[in-house]
Amino acid sequence: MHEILLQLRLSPSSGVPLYRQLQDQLQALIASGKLAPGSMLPSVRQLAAGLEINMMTVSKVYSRLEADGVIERLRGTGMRVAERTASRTLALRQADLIPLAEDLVMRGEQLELSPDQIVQVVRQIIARRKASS
Amino acid sequence: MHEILLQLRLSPSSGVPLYRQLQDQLQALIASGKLAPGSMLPSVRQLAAGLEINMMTVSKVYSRLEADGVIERLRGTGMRVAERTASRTLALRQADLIPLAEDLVMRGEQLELSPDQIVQVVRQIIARRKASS
DNA sequence: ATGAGTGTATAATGACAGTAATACACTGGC
DNA sequence: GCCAGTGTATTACTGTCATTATACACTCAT
Repeated sequence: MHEILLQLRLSPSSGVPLYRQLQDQLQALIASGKLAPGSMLPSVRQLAAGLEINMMTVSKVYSRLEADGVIERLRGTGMRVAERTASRTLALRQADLIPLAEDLVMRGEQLELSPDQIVQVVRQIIARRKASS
Repeated sequence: MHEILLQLRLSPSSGVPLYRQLQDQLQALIASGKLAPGSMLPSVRQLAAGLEINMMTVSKVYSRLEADGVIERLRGTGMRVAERTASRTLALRQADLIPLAEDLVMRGEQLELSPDQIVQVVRQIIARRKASS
């Protein structure tokens, strides 16, 4: 029984796909260091049983995290949190944000908001999240 | 034959739903004044024929635009561009942006970007769009 | 070798979104 | 009244996404 299980909670009725909830939560645990680099993740069967979902859903999450370079596969043995590799450059990480930012700006312009008014909303969200963490 | 038809172009293979493409384009034409308040829109049949899509798809777009207060329905007669009503308050329009901003900020935090680095991406998009318009 | 542990490929199912075909209800000019 | 023009309710089809059940391939300790 992995202690990690206690920190995971899925809401099947939220409309957000299970695999995405799980992926986000695992990624957050890894980013925060609660899952340390080099440590093993629970097996797909353990995690699936604990969360009462299907193995394959867990497996897909692991595959996606591996594609992101967050975890590594050890064939026949399990999945391990990757050593923190040399972080991608700032520009590269910012590039990942562009599609979301485009949506935001486009919608803001439709609402006839000025650039500063759009940015203001973003800063407000950042502040709100910082306050609640 | 409405001249408006010439300004509309749909890309069925883009992955973006037809109704959303059409809605965005019509809203842009209205916001920019190319479709003036009080003027009539093409009928659903005209528009559907011109764009080679189904009537109902056009009708759904009209319904959504009406729900947004952008156009008005004249029963049995057609749809008309609404007079520019007293614009909603700033706070109300900004509230529409919150879900998109939350996505953006959450993703930015996962990428370990600072608040300023997130905002920088947004401003970059705004500048890019201004330059190309 | 074998057994119990890994992760995964494949295929079936269920839900939902987008689009379409058809039939209906309304308006206004003749 | 009728007819040709509006928009729309209903229904059905289709494709895609999320999830699952099952069977397979690998590793390691014994």
